[in-house]
Amino acid sequence: MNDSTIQNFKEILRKEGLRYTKQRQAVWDEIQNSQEHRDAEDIYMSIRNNGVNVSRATVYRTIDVLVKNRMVRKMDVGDGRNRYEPRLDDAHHDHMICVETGKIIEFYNEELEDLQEKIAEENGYMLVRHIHQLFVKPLKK
Amino acid sequence: MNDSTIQNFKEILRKEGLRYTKQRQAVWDEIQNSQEHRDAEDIYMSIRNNGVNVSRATVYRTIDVLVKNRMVRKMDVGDGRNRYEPRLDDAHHDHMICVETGKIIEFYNEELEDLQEKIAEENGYMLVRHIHQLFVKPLKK
DNA sequence: ATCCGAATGAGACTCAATCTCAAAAAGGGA
DNA sequence: TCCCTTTTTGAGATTGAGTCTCATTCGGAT
Repeated sequence: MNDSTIQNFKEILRKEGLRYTKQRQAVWDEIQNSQEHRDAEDIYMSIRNNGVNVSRATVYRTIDVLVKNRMVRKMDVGDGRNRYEPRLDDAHHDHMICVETGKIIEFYNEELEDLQEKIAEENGYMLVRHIHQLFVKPLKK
Repeated sequence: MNDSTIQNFKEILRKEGLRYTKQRQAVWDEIQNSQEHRDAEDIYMSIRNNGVNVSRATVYRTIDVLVKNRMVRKMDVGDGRNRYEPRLDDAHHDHMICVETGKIIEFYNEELEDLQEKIAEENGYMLVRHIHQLFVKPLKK
């Protein structure tokens, strides 16, 4: 919503050889303005409810651009619908999903990150990215 | 294919209140006889090519039983098709997927396993299961 | 061998995501 | 500003993995 973010977004579109449109801006605004882990349908409906006309096709196409440019993180929680969250700072984190409540908790652990790189290297590979989800349930007291 | 495995499979069906059929045996044989990470369509086609008549519905239904009884591991590699592998020993492992060749490498690291439990506990949860995939590319020499 | 409830299979259906292509909009040039 | 070319959009069709339906077949206890 603020100027510098809009400029940054326009910059990315330019770099990709894409035009700036109100639909694309609306998708980025919608994801950016909520810190939650939302699915595409939810993002699509919210934009429409805000009075901006947009299609599912455009939502998906724009998300792809945002993901490619690391402005949005795409996460597969294993239920068939991908979730998206803004990547405002570039701080990486993984997710813990409560199997009882569906709550998603973010976590980051340096040791875990290092270990993964080490494992990849030990096998003659370089780590590109990873998927890591912990399915958990509350500790009984 | 050997007697003790067949008996074990029959045992599980009995426990679940399910009947022993050649289709169910064929699904288990097919998964058991290859150590690869295969998708449902592949398993379905192989069974048919071996001359056993089976439907996709039965393949999926049988896989669910096998997964529930920890005879088969279901893995989501993020491309929309689940992969299945036999769980002959009960040794857990995670996967590394080469983004250049598509090769799937199995790995197991005790420290990594412990760390995950610790992270869950620090957040007031107990680890139920996890999804962990490393996407990697070969180290350049 | 009979019988009854469970299992099967062909194909319909679901649902997220992708594709199509005619119509609308962006944006550079004059 | 008005063109003009190219890109983007959107409604709806399509895809594809997985699930569901229900008439028919089969397992297995008696």
